[in-house]
Amino acid sequence: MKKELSKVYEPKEFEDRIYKMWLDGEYFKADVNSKKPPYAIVIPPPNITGQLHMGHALDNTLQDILIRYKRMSGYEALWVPGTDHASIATEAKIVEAMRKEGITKDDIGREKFLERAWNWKAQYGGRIVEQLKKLGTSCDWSRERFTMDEGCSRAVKEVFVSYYNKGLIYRGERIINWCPHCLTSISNAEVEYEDQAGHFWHLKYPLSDGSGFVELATTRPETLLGDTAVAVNPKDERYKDIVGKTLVLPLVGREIPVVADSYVDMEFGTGVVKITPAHDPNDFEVGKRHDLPVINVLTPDAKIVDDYPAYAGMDRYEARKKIVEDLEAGGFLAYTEEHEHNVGTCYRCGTTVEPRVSLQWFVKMADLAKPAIKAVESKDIKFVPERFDKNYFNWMNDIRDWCISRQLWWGHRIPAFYCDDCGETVVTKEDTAVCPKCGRPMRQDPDTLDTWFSSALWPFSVMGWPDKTPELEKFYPTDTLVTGYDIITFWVSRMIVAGMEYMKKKPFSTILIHGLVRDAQGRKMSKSLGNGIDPLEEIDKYGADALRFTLATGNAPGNDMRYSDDKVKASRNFANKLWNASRFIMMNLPEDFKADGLPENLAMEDKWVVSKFNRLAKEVNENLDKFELGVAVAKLYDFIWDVYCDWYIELTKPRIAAGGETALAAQQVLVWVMKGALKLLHPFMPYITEEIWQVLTDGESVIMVESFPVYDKELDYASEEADFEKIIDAISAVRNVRGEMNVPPSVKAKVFIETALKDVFEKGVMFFERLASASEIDFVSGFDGKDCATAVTDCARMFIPLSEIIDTEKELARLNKEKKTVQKDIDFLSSKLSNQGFLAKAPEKLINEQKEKLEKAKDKMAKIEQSIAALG
RNA sequence: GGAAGCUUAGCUCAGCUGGGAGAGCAUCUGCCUUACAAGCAGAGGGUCAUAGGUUCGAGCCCUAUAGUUUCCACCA
Repeated sequence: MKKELSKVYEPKEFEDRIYKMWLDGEYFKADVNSKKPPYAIVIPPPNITGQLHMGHALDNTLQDILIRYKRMSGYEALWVPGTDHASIATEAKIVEAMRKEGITKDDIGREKFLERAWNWKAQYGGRIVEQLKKLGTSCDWSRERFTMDEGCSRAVKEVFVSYYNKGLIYRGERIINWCPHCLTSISNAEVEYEDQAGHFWHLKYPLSDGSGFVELATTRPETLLGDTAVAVNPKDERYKDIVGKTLVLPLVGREIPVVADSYVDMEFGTGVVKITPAHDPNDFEVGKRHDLPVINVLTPDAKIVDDYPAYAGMDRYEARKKIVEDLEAGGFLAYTEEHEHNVGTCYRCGTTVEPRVSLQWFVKMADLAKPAIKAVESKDIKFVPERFDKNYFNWMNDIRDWCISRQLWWGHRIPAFYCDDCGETVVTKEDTAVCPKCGRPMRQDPDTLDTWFSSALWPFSVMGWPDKTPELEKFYPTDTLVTGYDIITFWVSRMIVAGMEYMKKKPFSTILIHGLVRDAQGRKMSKSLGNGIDPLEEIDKYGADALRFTLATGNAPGNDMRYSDDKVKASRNFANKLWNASRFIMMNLPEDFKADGLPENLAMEDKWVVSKFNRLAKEVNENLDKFELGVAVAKLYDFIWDVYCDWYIELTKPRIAAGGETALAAQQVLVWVMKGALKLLHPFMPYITEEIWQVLTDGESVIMVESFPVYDKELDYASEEADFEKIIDAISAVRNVRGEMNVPPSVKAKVFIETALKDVFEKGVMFFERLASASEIDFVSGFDGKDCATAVTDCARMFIPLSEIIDTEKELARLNKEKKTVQKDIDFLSSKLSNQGFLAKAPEKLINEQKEKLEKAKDKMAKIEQSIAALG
């Protein structure tokens, strides 16, 4: 049966079919009982907002390249797909959709809201799965997990309760960012800072003893109502005397102390700061250190509270205006100046956020961080590239307690219960609790946990923890985590902490860090810019292989990459090249062709390509082991395009045309190298390699479970390789000369070859005819080169008699130009080789290499001079 | 303010432990040579940000400067 691929490379025609074949064949499933060494990856659970990011596609592609490589290299590869997790963005999307219907969370209540959330997941979470599948990722779908599912919820409760019992979780006051419009707290990461023009009001606070005023500046005069102190730097000589004295708070009349705190910057402003613990995070810290009262002056929607009748019910900006007026009237305003300052705004509605004191749950991080720091210090866990450990250490060594409660509904609800009657608190894994003191039903904390709390448990919660499962036994710790540097602190550090605490083992050995995907102009892809690119659309346009190849190409670990259509097109062109090369091979195979390895008698050019392939296999393995995916992919590209397609396939054409034994040998080598190249390429371009493989092997095997090629020293043919390079050099030299003279390939000409290596060149005669447009080859010596163009290499001179085109002067000029470049080489090499320091200190191998190069350059020079002499 | 990265051809980026500067795209020239015009064969194009230093030798190591990006902390 004749093997055949369709004439045009059209990925859509086979990608879905191939993926289904893999799924049906259960090739993605990992066998827990297998004796093979384990290689496991768990993947980050992207959120369910329905927005697909190129960043996810990059994560997933790199992970899949690694897992396919390991699977082919004899590992039992497990890849657990996690599809969605809860997040503030998700809840925001749902709330936004509800707003369009004119309803709020409170209208429908928690239960109905969660119902909507699950529907949302069903609707949009599917797109994530679709993306993973379209990309060709080889996840074990039978183990698909969702952070909000039952197993993960169980793990979350287990951890929360046990942290609590160990005293690692506590409830305490803290300043959070509060959006007065959305009426919810938002995390630091969700606050967008922008520079706003504002004012600096310089105020005068009178000393209680009537001995004068203290001048200070503020951008927010309305918070004056909540001032409970004024602070100066303890080293500040100017204010040494007033520390410990009290002031009378203008408009309010409250007596407040002057405290000394190193937080105050002596250089800034007057060096005096008013302290409002309830409305500023720093002031809150100062307040804690000095035991100051916390006085809240704003309602949740940012209006002044009733305690201040003059301003009660006023919006914060309205109150600011009034208070400034009153201060001026009272003589407390020294002067006002323009001031630009950084203001935090809600990323959703743009409202200026308001710091607000509230009760939150915290994890004490200091002790938990220690083993996690040690794991990275001792290189038990390695960052690739290594420099990202600094990023990690910076965060971990200066770690603060982690606020884990979020005022959201869509998430893991905090398993803490309060008794409204007696104030008792119970933390339990059960879904309800009865007050142990008064026996009444308790009220569960309305808040949910930070997304990263459950994500931190991912490496073991997906494997069934807290149960002792066979998966955990075999696949924990996992091997490689692939992620962007932007979430090292959020996610990576917390997974390490949780892994060390609960498993007493690192969660993974290597963290492969990649950069951000930017748009063609170098901008971060974002919703607001509208420059985000949907990977599914790109796959639709160019195919998953092209997208994957692009994401792996020219991409050094940890560096950002720009995404552009042109790059994907280049990848698609490469796939097309491979497709057509395969078509060429197949259409030339005899009906009864049996592919069983290499033929016994390899020709020089066969050994050349086999030897080159062998070295490629070695290098690709090395590069992948070192996570240099971009380097590996570039080598594959070069080999397949330049070596295999542009040279080797062309070399086989005359042999195939000749027929017989040499044709058969060529076909066998063609197929052997192609199969090897497909295997090496498979992790990067899974679909096209599988499709070609299926046709090439009549569907007898599946490439994704074939073994990955490795170096074989039997296939190292160094001397034949070098010999054949000489022929390639010579052919290139002839083509170069013809190209410079614009001789079309259709104009054939005789080529006279003068060389000391006639036996080598004789084997290449038919290649000269085919690839150098030679009509005939003649070996000569002492040729004068009259009316010929001359091509020179270090071991041969080629004369091309093109008398009607040859202009002796031009030919001389061309040769002289070449002479100049060779002379430069000779000068460079001989000066190097006459440098005593170089000879004394450089490695011997290098010196010999340079000597060899010099010899070759001199040989070439002699030949050029000979030709010039003959012409002149 | 603290930390880290980046600066290499017109553009986008590689360049592994220091050993004569690379790719893709773009440009120019010649080709529809029956696998491929999404292609083939050639060509041009770089003071490797700047200034010092170490070394026989620096794109790579050290110091400083400039521009740029990101992360963290944020000034009342």
